[in-house]
Amino acid sequence: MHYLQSIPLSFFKDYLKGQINCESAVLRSYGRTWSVKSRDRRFEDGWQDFARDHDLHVGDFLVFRYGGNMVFDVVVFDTSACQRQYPLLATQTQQTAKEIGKQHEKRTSTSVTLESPHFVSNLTLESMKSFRLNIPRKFARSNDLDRSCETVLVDEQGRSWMASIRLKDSDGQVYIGRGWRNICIGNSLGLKDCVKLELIGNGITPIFKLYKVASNSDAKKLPNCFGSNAGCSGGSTIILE
DNA sequence: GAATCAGCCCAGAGACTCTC
DNA sequence: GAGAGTCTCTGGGCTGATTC
Repeated sequence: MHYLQSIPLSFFKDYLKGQINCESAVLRSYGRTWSVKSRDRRFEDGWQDFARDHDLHVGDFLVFRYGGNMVFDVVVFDTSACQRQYPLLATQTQQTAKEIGKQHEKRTSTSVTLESPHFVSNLTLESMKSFRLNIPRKFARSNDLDRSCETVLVDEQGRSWMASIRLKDSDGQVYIGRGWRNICIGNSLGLKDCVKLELIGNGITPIFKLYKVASNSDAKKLPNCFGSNAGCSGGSTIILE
């Protein structure tokens, strides 16, 4: 494995302007911290420790959330786009054994018996014209998505897309706004195409897996709905604010 | 009747282009 | 390079149709 991790230029320009000369950064994960050296928009010395401790492999998907002062909260997803759990790391923190047990129980039940929440939506003329995708309100409420926030969508090719979830104060409608345009273009989505969005991560930044489940004539047979299902794929690196 | 959703419309911010 | 004008994108208010 090549023990370097580069920081996207756009993020570097937008968020780290005043800290170009900082040579150290802190990565936080599961209550533990790793000190890494940063040079030329890359994490270098120390990154290998982080990668080793998290057993990172090619195709793994990392979300970096910038907390200021060169501190990044990191969440790791595997090649199936499911969030990785690190019980051993957790035990090294101040988490109680009880909390860990609950976490393990949740992880086990999620991967084996429970299915990920999802909804299916037909792309209407309006959604194509204004490039937004409505999220069913019941789905939004039941998954704590009835709020304005940033989100990440991972498509079937494993590409990741930033988008924003907006809550209309006027009527409570929730939709995916900014960023949906690029997703439509990048995935060749068109009028009457049908997509399934599976919620695979529901933290401060929700993460969806995007499936194109039908197109054109087939789409009419599929009403907008939501429920649960399993299965996903993909992997890349994202850096968030 | 209330809740939900799709559609229409408008305003503001930022990006882009053109001219000087 | 700076400034002005135009265009594009995005967010949000409002309304009507549909569903529960």
